[in-house]
Amino acid sequence: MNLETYELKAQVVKALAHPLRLAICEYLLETKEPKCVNYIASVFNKNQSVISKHLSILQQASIVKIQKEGVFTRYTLTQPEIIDNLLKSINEIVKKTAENNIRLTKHL
Amino acid sequence: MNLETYELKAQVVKALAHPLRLAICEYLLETKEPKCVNYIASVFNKNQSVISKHLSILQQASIVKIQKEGVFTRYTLTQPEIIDNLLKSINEIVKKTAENNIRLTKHL
DNA sequence: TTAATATATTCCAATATTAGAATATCGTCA
DNA sequence: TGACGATATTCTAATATTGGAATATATTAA
Repeated sequence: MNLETYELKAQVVKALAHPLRLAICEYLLETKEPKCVNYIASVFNKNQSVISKHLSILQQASIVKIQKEGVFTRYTLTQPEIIDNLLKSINEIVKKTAENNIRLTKHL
Repeated sequence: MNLETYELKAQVVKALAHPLRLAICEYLLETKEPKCVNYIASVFNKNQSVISKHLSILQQASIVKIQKEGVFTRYTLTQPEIIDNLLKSINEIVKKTAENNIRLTKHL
């Protein structure tokens, strides 16, 4: 597989490589309902422009899509099932790593 | 879920958020055999220190683990099945996005 | 011990990412 | 039209990431 393909993949991964963006994705996965910027900003108690920019990064990576309704721009996951799987894989890695660390430190 | 948990998850995602590191992971997944630094460097035609550093980043995220044999440090995936799933999810997102772009541009 | 080889680390300059404030844009309604 | 609210964008300073050269460390063999 050529490097350009990995560039594409890395763009997607980079879009997810931020705690807040992961949290937003998980939130959108749970609620299923499209949410507007200010609402998400209030949920995470963050600056509006910060959330807007993070959502824009997720959108550029095709992880979320928008639907405009009047003044509102509502965001949802583009491929909820795939993102669900992806987030689960990440959880598993973190979990197994933590379990392994506990196992290793038991002998101290 | 609290922000600290997302920090942990983001660390794992960040470790994968680089084309070369994705390529290395996919390579290690395919070969299954532990590979040493210089060999991987030759496969990707990259500087030894660059590969060593990328592997170190993957190791810190518990994505790869090492086994030392004499002068060699051989790297393998810690959780091949999980990484396989994760890489597949990423592929799916890229694929579906590309398909969608083709579909959209057909009407031009 | 010395040489040779594999790997890790340090150093540096270039580039990318980030948050938050300020500002701009866009849609709605009086 | 003009004001208002929602969102996007710009600007800036701080911080993080990156590649490559140079250097350090560690293991093996002569």
